[in-house]
Amino acid sequence: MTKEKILDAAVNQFSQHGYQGATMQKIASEVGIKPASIYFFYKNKEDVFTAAFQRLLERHLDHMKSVFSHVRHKPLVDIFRALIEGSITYHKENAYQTAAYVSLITSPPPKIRQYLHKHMKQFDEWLLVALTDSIKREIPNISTSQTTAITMQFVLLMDGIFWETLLYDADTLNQQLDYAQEIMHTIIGGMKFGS
Amino acid sequence: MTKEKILDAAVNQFSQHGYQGATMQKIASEVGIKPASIYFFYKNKEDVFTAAFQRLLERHLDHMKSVFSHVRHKPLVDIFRALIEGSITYHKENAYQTAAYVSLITSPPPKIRQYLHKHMKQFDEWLLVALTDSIKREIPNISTSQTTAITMQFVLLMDGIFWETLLYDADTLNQQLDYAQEIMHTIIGGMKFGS
Amino acid sequence: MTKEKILDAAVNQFSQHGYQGATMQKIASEVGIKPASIYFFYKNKEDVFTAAFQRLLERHLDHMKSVFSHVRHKPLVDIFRALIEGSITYHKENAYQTAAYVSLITSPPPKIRQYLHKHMKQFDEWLLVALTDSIKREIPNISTSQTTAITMQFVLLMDGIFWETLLYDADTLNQQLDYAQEIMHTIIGGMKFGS
Amino acid sequence: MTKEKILDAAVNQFSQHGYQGATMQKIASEVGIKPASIYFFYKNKEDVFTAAFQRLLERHLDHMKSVFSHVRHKPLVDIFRALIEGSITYHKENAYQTAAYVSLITSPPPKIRQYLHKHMKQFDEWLLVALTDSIKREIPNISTSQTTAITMQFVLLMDGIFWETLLYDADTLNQQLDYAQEIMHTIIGGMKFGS
DNA sequence: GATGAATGAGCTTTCATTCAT
DNA sequence: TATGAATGAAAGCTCATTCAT
Repeated sequence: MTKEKILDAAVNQFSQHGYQGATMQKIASEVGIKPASIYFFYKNKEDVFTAAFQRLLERHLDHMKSVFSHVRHKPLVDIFRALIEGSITYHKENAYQTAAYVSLITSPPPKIRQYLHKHMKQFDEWLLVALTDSIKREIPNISTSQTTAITMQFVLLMDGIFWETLLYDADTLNQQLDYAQEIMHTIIGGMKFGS
Repeated sequence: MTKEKILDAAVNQFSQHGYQGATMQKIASEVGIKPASIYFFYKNKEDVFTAAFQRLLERHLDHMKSVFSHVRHKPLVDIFRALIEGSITYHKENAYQTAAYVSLITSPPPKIRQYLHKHMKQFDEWLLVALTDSIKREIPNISTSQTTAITMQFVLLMDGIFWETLLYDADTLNQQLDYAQEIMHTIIGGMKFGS
Repeated sequence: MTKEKILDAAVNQFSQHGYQGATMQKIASEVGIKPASIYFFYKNKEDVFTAAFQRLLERHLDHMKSVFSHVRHKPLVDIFRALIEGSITYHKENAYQTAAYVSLITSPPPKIRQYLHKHMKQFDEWLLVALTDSIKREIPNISTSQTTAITMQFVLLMDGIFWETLLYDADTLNQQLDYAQEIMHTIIGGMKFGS
Repeated sequence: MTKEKILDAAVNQFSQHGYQGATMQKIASEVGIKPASIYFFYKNKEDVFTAAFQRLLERHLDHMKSVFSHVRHKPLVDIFRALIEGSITYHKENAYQTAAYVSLITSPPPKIRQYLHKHMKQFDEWLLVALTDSIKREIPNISTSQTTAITMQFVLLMDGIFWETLLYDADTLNQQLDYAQEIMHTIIGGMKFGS
């Protein structure tokens, strides 16, 4: 559908050239239409990007939820690995979306900023709830603060890995992934057998 | 000096609006000159940004080297904390430069990409050499691969913290910093006493 | 049609101010549109002029072919006179085009140079073929080299007259035309009865 | 001397890019100075070119006078050949000046136009006087109108050759030169032995 | 003599947008 | 749905020129 294709192209262009660099012309030509036609579907440029980013963030959240639902019954360490790998895979497979996402974080187009922060809070909250369940299942006597600690340390590692997705080649990245896995192992081990 | 002020303004503008959004007009007016005058000092827009980014990356590296030189004789854990905190401080104090740096990573202006990767490798190498010394002093019998492991796990945490600098408020960030500190503690402890 | 009018204006402007002096602004305002509109029809300035000059050269060639076709059955001397006069008339009636043509010869815009030389060769070849027929009809036993000689001497005179079109007033020019006619007369006479 | 070098550079630049395309910047850098320095010697751009063209035309006239003075006592045919060849040589050796000269004819910068026409008249008059002497010496009984005829036919051929200097390669041009020589031969022969 | 620094004017070009079709 | 044609605004850049040094 043309309306959707426009959003795809918008994300592509934004990820490669930023908001100002993503021109209606290039978006249109990527879709195979003329710039004037975009205005049949969207009021103006900002409108296109607002729609594009909402879809972008929703898709990422959906993907992570789906990954989680497939591994929720496995041991904690597997869940962590699955989530990190799921995230990496997603970002690798949707490199443009990810680049767009990062650009979005650092210099979001005016009206989109608010929507963005709302989304981030939403994601962290979902992750906390989701992981709390799994953690408590595996370490029954754990305190709430410790659950939060594990979750946030995991988030810290995920953020590290995420950022490195942008910096390193595949080999280095895999190495870092192993290190992350190792760290999570140590953390959980520490929690299980005494403070 | 006008020539330097132009670079400051360029970084400011780039960080807020990206490469395409950072116009010569805005840069000039931030410096208090006319756009045409910029061309007396730099050949074109790309030239301005290449110069600006080189300075940006060099300054960051210098800062980290300086931080390290002040703590090199302290215990490892203190070194790690100092480096992470030094990095955060730097990024907080130079918020514009950092935002610019991130934009740079995700959608670098054409000719700057190469310079960027060269710099990143340089930074990692410096860190490895610098830390190896400190690690071996504290854990004399450590193997090279273990030294690398510690360094890279540290890098992973620094990257996580760095990314979160952009996402979280001060409180959450301090919390994450403590978590990172804790993790490094555990890692070093593990290396010292056992496998 | 706007697209054609742009070419007319381009030639006008070029002839009066050269390539650099012929601004998109002036061209547009001659057509009665805004500069930006030109870019709907042509990719850039060079494109406009390439198109303009191709049309210019084709029209001149067409005109000369048409002149020739009207006199091909007349005696040689009449053909020569018709061609020279046709050329002069054309240049007088299309003074701007001609001025443009001359500027083109001496300092052609970069990419147009090649097209120009191709055209000139084409013109000389057509003339040789066209005249060979007429010459052989009138001087049956003439050799090929002599045919070429006559043609090229005629070309020499045409070039002289052409250049003088730019230098002299009408009276002087008519006088020169007569001299040219006289010379051709002598040449043909020489070929017919002798060597 | 810098002041002279500026004129050289001005002619070079003008010949290659026209008046508008010949920038003070390029002229300066050809001389090895900065644009601002030109203004020490000349009031403005127009002033530079007025001076440059006056020198250009004077030099050409001087050169032709010098060529003539070396052959004035030889047979007419030799004089003609010397003049044409002298002209060609001059134009070949001073290709830039010649290109500039042609540009000048077709689209002269505003204030220079008048000076130009004055010069051309001067040249024709000199040639007529100079040749009249030589012609009368060789064909004593010749009438004034015939002298003029020969001169002007010669001018016609010179103009043709001149224009072809710009169009053809060396080989073709030499061929044309021979043809011109042949024609002059015929003309003089005709004059000598009866109308 | 020469230049560093600056600028107003104007250039080519791009871009978001409009509107009749 | 889609586009051809057009445009105001603004972009990057060049240029002739000035002036203090």
